[in-house]
Amino acid sequence: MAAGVRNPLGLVVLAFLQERPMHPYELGRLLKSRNKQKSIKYRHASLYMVVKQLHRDGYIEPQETSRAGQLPERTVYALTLSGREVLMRELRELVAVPAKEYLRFEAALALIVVLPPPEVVTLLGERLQALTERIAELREKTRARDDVEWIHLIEYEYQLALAEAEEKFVRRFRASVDSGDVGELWQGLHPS
Amino acid sequence: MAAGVRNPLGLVVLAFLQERPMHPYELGRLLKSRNKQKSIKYRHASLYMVVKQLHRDGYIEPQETSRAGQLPERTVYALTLSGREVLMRELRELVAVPAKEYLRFEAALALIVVLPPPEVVTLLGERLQALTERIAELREKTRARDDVEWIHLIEYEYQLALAEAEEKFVRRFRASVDSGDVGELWQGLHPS
DNA sequence: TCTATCATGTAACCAGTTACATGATTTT
DNA sequence: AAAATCATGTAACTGGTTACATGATAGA
Repeated sequence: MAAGVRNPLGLVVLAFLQERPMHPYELGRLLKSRNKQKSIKYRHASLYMVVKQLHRDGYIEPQETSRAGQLPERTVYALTLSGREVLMRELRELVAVPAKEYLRFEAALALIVVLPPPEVVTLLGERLQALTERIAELREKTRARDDVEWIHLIEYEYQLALAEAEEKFVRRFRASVDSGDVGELWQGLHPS
Repeated sequence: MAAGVRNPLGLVVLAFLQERPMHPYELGRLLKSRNKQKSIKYRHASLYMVVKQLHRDGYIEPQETSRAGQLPERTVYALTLSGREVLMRELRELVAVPAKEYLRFEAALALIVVLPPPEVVTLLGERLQALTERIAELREKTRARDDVEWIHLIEYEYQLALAEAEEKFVRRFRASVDSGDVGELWQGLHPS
């Protein structure tokens, strides 16, 4: 019914169910074991959420409900045909069409004149340091390895590219502010 | 009470109220006229939402309620002391500490093996084109002008830096996939 | 004057999060 | 056997969105 799966977590569920039918908890374990929670926000309860939604919308179907011992029932879900279709469709769109993302740092930049220029220099310094560390980690993670094919590290390569760009941007921006020539307007807001 | 303003829209409200007391609708108009909605998601109704929250948490206070003609009452809000504090605090943190953002393209990359390699090449091509256009626009917007000080375009400079980085990444990635050597795993998922 | 659009706000809905619940297994 | 942790799920809360409402002004 609902035209599309807006939530990335829903897409993982569909993608995993393509491999084989599973129950929600198994999906969660798999997601963590494959480190997807680094790229896709994952909260245990949200998983049950999306599973219910996907079921409601006909993208997945309960297959059997088994119980082992006295544990609560586990419902095993399987992908439906329309589920498979929607997975492909959404994924194609995500890849082909850049989405507008609202980044928090961008919001902060839009309000930056609220802070006095000298303080901004300091704060940007702190950010720079954090970014540098982050970049080092990502370089480590994406270093070619034998046990993982490169395609499975591609998300990290992307993060790395963005982090490096941000680092350069911040460096430049800080230098500009530090040089003192920040324009009358900003200066005027902070009489010293 | 609540420790912090999580929503960027809340921060704009605080920032604007620093200039002078205003009623919600005026805040909205100002936000649009300053083009902040390009960096901060803005929905008319969400504004009333956050205004209510900020009031509940003691960051802003109704000052007077005026009515002009038969229009509904407009409540004018003013920033409180703790509002000013929280604004500065949150902004400092946003600048100094990089937040983890969950980007949709990143999610897509994490699931990319679901799509067959040749199709991925095509889709990345489409994305490239969109990115190129976006970059051109941003270059235009951030070109030095006389009527706007550079600090007010800094958000766009940031977007531009990220867009350029993404463009380069996509170009490289597409070339890799196109070269055909995508690894056994991915290949194996798509018997042709 | 009829229609469209602006100005201003409320209410109903829904997705996602935090918190709670409970039996099973492992550790001390 | 008490305590801690794992496995599995539900329920309550809350923030944000879509949709609705209504008077005012302007254009045709």
